[in-house]
Amino acid sequence: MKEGPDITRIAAMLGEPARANMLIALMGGKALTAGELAFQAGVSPATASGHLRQLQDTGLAAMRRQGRHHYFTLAGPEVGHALEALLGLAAERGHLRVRTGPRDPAMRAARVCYDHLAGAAGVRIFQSLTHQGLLTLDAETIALTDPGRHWAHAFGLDLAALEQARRPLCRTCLDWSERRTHLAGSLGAAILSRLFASGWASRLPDSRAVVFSDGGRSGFETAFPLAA
Amino acid sequence: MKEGPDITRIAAMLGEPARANMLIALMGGKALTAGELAFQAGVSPATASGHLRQLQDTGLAAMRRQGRHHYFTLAGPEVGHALEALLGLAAERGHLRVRTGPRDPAMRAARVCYDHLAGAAGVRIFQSLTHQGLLTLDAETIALTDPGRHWAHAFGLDLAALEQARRPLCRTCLDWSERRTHLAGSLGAAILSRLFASGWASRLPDSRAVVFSDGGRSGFETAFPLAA
DNA sequence: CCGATGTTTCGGCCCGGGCCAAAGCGTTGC
DNA sequence: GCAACGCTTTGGCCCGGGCCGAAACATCGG
Repeated sequence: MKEGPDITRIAAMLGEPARANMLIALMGGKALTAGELAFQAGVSPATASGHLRQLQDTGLAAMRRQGRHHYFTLAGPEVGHALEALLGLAAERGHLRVRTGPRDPAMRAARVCYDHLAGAAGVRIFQSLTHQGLLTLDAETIALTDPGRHWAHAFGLDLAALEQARRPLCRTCLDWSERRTHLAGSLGAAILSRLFASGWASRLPDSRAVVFSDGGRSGFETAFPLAA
Repeated sequence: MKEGPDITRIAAMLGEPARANMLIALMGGKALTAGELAFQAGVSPATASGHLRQLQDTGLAAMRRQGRHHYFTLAGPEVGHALEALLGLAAERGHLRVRTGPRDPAMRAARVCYDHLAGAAGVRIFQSLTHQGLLTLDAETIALTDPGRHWAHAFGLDLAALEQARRPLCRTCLDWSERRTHLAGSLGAAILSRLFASGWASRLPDSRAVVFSDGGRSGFETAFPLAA
């Protein structure tokens, strides 16, 4: 009756609107200061500070101090994954924060999921790479094939550098809006950086939503073709 | 900043120990009465009744009345999946309910995950079927191959009946103890029933743990060989 | 019908925890 | 230095919500 992990501490963190708002804001992947998070959550700096301490204590958020600013991020990709999972269940059960606003369609089309791309565009990347045989799915693992490695090089990614990191190159992540898999891991993160660096896409200010430039969209669609 | 699903209602449900205990008890897959759940959660029937109402209102639990008993189950497999996801994060962050008890090793070896098998044995089924080429993993889907269909028939499963249901035949589910994928979906559920029906395995009383009989274990190991 | 059993509703207690204002520390810049 | 700024700590208010006992419904067996 008493074995197993204890959900309640983590769930209680997410169950408080102020903290949930902070974490969701952090899913944008950018480090945010305590003050910014207080504003996002709609509480005073004092209250926010208390919440942020709790989030650190439970291992959900991490802090890095830089001068007089304290920057917070999610404590790791796993936290982002768990949040997406809960977002998925909540969406399915019809628990919505407000009726869909103007930014919502943009979020469904493309958004940042911690450090990689999610939404329709994120799913497209994953689909395209697997259908072209650049990515293989094994029972437990997902990896680049040899043609996939060539593709990555041609796309301007430095695989050697990515594989230095302890973090896995490829991971899957379940999308709450599309209900399908998209690509996470350091490769997913690198592709997103590339999209920003090349000017194909950029972030909507103060939002997780990502928009493509006109040229960027066509470039993206030829770079990631879907099966004929 | 206000788009997207609202996590907090669901998370708040899971954040209260009494409710979390009830839901975890229901992950055993068996329908339990309000009184049994009250006992499992360690609260009075009156308190339990209130919690159970909330769980229904948020779409996490479902009730079926049968005479003077009210039977509760999880509202669907997705709820079980979300719980496993949170259990995984909690385990990784070191949030444990108690230090590992005597039943814990049995739970890690084999346990019921809502309606299918999890733990080392559950992972073994998944591994074995994929390595034998009985199960294919595509980008988005997981399915039985033709040899796989023959195997299922030989194992005593009625695929036609399973495919009648609206529920998907195959699904993957992430295991919190093994950190690997195991097989869910109606096929996973059918395999578990078969293990029980054939006497190879049985449930430990009042627990999610599953134990194999002596003959059952060897039968299981030959039925689900691992790659040489 | 009537009592036994299982479940829900009601009323009231009480604690945990969120919230803020104000005060206390650090850091930066003049 | 001193003032401005960012964040955290402290203290106190207060509300939501968990908890139980008692009473009200339901259902079953006799």
